[in-house]
Amino acid sequence: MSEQIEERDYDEYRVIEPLGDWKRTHSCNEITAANMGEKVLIMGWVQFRRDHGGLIFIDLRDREGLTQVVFSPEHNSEAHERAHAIRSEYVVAIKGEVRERPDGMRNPNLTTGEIEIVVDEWKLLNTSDTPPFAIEDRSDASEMLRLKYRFLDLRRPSLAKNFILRNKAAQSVRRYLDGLGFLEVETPVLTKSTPEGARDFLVPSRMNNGDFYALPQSPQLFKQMLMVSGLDRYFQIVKCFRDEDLRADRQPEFTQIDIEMSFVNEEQVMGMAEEMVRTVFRETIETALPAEFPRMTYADAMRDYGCDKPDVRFDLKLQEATQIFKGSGFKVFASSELIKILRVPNGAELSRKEIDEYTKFVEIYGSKGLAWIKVKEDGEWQSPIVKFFSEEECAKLRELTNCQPGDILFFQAGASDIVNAALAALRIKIGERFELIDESKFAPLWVTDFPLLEYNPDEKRYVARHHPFTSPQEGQIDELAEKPADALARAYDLVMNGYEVGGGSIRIHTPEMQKKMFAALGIDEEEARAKFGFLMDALKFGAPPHGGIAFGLDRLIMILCGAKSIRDVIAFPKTQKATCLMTEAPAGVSSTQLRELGIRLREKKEA
RNA sequence: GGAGCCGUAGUUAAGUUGGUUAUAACGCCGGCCUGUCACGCCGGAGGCCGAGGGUUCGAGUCCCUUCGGCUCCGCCA
Repeated sequence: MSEQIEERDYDEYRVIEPLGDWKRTHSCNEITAANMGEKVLIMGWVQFRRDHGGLIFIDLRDREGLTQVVFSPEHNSEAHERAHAIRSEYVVAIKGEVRERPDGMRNPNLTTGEIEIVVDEWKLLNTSDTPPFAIEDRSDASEMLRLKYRFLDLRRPSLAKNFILRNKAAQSVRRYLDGLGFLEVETPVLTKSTPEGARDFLVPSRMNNGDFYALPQSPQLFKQMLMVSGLDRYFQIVKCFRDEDLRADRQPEFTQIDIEMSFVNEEQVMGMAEEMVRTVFRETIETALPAEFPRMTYADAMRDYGCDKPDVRFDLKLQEATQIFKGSGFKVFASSELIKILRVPNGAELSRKEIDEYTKFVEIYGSKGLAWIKVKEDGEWQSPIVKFFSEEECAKLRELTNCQPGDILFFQAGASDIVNAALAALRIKIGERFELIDESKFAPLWVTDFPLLEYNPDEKRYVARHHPFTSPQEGQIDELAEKPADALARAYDLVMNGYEVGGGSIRIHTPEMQKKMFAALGIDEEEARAKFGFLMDALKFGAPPHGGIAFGLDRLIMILCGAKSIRDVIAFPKTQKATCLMTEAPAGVSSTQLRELGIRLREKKEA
């Protein structure tokens, strides 16, 4: 019954040819109607093949874009015949003529959509296995697979675009800083472990068994040394390493734009940094940021937003109601360290189910519950807690919040850090739920006047909030010794859309002040000498007043690209368990290597 | 250290209360096709249901353990 179909094998056409003296004339995104009739030579990867038996079309892709190529039996029958063997991701070189597409056949979605290349000659430069996922933007392969085949993932235009932008931004930064007389100086990657701050990545020493280098968390002390050296203005686009748990916006190795200046105060550093950010936004995505970035003190940020990096693209603010409930009959509130309210205009439309979800959500931050009041259209309050409030308390609440029919009030009461963390997170959640966040907007914000120190209950001592080299503000010397929690720092953070993208300070530049600082941190002279001896020495030899700032380049690029994760702007990022799915790092090493390093493993694990 | 979500053809997913031979789409292989552009039409191949153990006459489905991915808390000067 069924006819025998003669099947073909195209392998005879899959012969890889040398490049020879073929040379590209154009990228796959630059040939337009202006090139009509020209002979061109393009190379790239085959995005799609559309084989009509007669005509064969392929879309050729490179970093820049796509160009349609046509194999026509009339034009060159040998070239056409061989083209049947072309498959996705084959690497080809196309010599041909630029031809206008027939009427109605133009593709307005492509830069090159007016034209096509009719093939005179072509070379197969390499074949390809069928890729594990389609190399296109709409590909919905899992991130696990994409990370394993990162070299294929990076072929996707949306990802490639991020790295083109990243390069543009880095070059823009270099131009800007070079123009202001900054010197790009490289600092060591094999350095000394600094006990304060994040956990270090350690590198064992072969020549000094038992000793370890640490990879830098930042070049902080080196850049300060460069100021003592008189290099005056330094910058570096530099890898930094922190052995801490990962997040969507945190990788164990990341890139900082690290900057330090001599003979400046905080205004000058902030002014310089602000203009740098404006320049980058202008030169990369042609976006004008405000001529002056808004500023907010740390205290105000905590009061109004419950966090030190508020997303000010939308306007909801927290309100404090602790005083209203002092001595209240409602014991839970009366005994609370802090009571804060998030008023959501038109929030009464939230369902019971949604409120339950929010209740669960704030539990993540240690909250024990989420009290709420819905203001009904008739002004009546609907709430599980209002029955515990006195008339006076209700009146004060009305006055404080100015709540209107249709609103909902969310309450958090308890320890202040939990109240703030829970409501700050809920505020973002609500902003998303009610679409209050304009995703096309960029909202830079300086946060200033940070506390110098914060108490660490685990270590039972004060630790530096920024780092131990940050200068206290004028006239705060006594606070430093007597009321350490009240001392303010000459520190500033640049926040963008709720992300901390930069942070810096004016540094301590006299040995006396540095000693006071170490004393406040409970670091005695001997310990200070052992850990920071070279800094203490350097400050004695005419250190100029200096300060600086460091930007998280990855975060900045993430925001510029509108990416949801820092991984989308890092070429070879690590997974949440800090492994690389492509190289399978980290991995065991040979016993010989370990022996040389003088290291013995508790459990045997060798490569 | 902790919480939540997830893991089924190459890929993305569906799979009811535990019940014959585990679905679909895309991709892949082959045939036809001269204006497609996510081409179209026809045919075909493709599975240790992440891994291990248990309950059961019977497990993709229930239980335990474990590995991996993501989001978050802690942590990240």
